[in-house]
Amino acid sequence: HQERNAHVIRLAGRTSLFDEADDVLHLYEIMSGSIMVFKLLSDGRRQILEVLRAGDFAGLTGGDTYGYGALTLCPCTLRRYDRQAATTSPFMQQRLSRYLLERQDAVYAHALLLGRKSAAERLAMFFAGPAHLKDAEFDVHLSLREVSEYLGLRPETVSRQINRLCKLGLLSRSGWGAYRVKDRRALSELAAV
Amino acid sequence: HQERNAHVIRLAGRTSLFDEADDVLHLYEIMSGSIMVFKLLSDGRRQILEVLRAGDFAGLTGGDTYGYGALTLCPCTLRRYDRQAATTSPFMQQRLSRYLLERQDAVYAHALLLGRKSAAERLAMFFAGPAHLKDAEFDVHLSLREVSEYLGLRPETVSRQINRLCKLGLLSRSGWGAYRVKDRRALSELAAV
DNA sequence: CGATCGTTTGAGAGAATTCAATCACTGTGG
DNA sequence: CCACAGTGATTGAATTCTCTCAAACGATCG
Repeated sequence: HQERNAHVIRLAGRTSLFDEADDVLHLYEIMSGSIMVFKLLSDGRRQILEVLRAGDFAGLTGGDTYGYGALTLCPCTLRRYDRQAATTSPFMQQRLSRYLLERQDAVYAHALLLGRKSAAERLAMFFAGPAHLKDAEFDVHLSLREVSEYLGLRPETVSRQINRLCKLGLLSRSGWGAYRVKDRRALSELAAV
Repeated sequence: HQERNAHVIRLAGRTSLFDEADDVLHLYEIMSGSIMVFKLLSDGRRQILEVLRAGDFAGLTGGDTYGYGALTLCPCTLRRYDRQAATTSPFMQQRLSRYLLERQDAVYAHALLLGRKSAAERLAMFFAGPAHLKDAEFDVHLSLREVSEYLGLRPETVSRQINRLCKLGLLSRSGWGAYRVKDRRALSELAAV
């Protein structure tokens, strides 16, 4: 409400905001919905780096191209800033600075997961994790394949591990990309702090 | 030269700057030397998140505790700022903001490596990588174990892979933690862009 | 209804780990 | 100066976890 160069836009689910090679024109602030950020290898492998939600920013980078892609996971309301204006305004700089600091923790935690945790621990962490703070039921809007790309595993492995957690009574499914956490405490223990 | 709350300090190699649980008191700017930043699991597993060099900052975080540890890899000259002062000064805020944006690219690239690359690709990337820009000879100041903790592998695997690269004539050793890149182009190809 | 895409399940292969033993290096004390 | 731990690196063998391959199953959509 204080930036004149901000346009509010609405996007459907599964809409690309930008690709890795795109020139950096805009900065997006998520008002509602969720967005995933990812990197691709030339042979098709994809790593999902973060899942962003209301309050997060997408499109931040130091370079001239984004260096990563971004895709909406569900219908989103975004505030779109002009890159130039957003990064020069002192007010925005302060916000972005604070935001980047908070994000760093999450990114580091994820690097720890990718580098040091077993498949079982990764899934437990994913479902116990802080990303989905609302307890019990929550909707990740991610296909099983995408969960696997987020956790650095193969879809088959994720399928088996989710099945295992369900059989253990720690988790149940409630629709596409939606799950119900039945025992967060047990999941946290499996996650290996 | 413009911050009165900055003290220049010198540290020997292998000196801890802070631990994960420490309260955030200071912010460090590296003038010379290199520092590694890492996270620990309760069972002893360690993931090295970044290796920082001259011009980088250590100790940035959004929380009240650092959330990660930091250790010098060789004798270092640092500028130590008071946390409060550093993060409220507009000048520093601008610097930190820019710095965090640049760092993000590196962190994302590393997450891609940890999530999607094979051991051979990780090693090739490590030695071809942008972190060690000086061509040919360079000193990482990392033990083999630490390299493995950086790349999300076991030391035995790293040992075997380095051996393989040496036999292929792409790399040779030149002292503790020091290597000579003999064919960066070939390494880059192996790294799987 | 058939086609397509994603998930599930099984069996097998493979890459990296684990375990174990050896080797090399460093610093210490006799 | 040499013997001797103590640490980290290397090498080999065996294991295991995850991946790969393949088929079946289930949804969704023309």
